Amino acid sequence: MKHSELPSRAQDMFCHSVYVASHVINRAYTPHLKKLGLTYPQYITLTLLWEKDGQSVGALAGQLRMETSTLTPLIKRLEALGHVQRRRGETDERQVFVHLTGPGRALQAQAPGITACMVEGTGLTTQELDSLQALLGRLSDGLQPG
Amino acid sequence: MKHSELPSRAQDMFCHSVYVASHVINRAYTPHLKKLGLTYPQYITLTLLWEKDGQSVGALAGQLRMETSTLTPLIKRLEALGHVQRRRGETDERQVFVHLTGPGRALQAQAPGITACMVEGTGLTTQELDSLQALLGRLSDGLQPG
DNA sequence: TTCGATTATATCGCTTACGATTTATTATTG
DNA sequence: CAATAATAAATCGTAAGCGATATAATCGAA
Repeated sequence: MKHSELPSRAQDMFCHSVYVASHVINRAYTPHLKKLGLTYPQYITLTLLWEKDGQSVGALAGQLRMETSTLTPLIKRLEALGHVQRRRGETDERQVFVHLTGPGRALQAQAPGITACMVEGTGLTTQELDSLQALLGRLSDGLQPG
Repeated sequence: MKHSELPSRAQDMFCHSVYVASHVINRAYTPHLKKLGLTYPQYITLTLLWEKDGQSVGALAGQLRMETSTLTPLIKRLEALGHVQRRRGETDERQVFVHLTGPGRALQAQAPGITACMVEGTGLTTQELDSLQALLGRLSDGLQPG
């Protein structure tokens, strides 16, 4: 990789695009989530639990590539809202497993409508979103192996 | 767009990918930036100033799709570090223009090496990064027109 | 020109987000 | 079996990040 191939303008760096997109996505979600009383990171965390309930804090943090120090207080807020319940592991008491409550599970019904809204708002085709997804996945794996 | 075409798994949503990638990118940058005494958002802001010095707070916030309420304290920290100087506009005293100092300008010399490191770390080709960039740009424009 | 609307930034409260450290538990090694 | 290492969450301090609000300056219209 020669330096001459590097983007010269700041706007041409992929980091800039991801940074900007993350802000835009957060803002686009907010009006929908406000009706549910959720923040965007809280919603993302719930989607993982709808997919697979009873995951440990560490397992959730791993999928989000976040630190447990970030996730612990977020999950406590979800618990205070009545959407999840935290339980110490029985065989390994170091671990804490997060379980959906009835209301937490019920929120899942609202997700498809929100997803449809977001997908449509992007203006991209399903194929384009798929390739975006694939590229970002490889990028994340490349930058943070393991 | 039928619901049947919507991603059913949380991991398949583009939002999830962008969210994760933003964390991964932040962490990949951190060791390089720590040597410069900068955070990733501070670095991103500086890249815009290297590109075009003397921009207003609002202009910078617009490019980053952020609120001035986020940028103002960040810029004040950059000023405290001696990298920029804030000056009230002369014709319009509401505006605050951010100007690089000598040391702030000098940091630009470190950027190409960091960029090369990041680009290489992604494991993606230049063409792939270009198309990623293009897709994210269209996505952001679609979700937040204007 | 003067009063109301708009604009640009700043302030405030709250929620992420990280790294460093701490605490409690489990694994390992001697 | 005891001392040590490794692991999982949690805690702490600091820096983003947003929305709502405040402040100050500019613009517009009567």
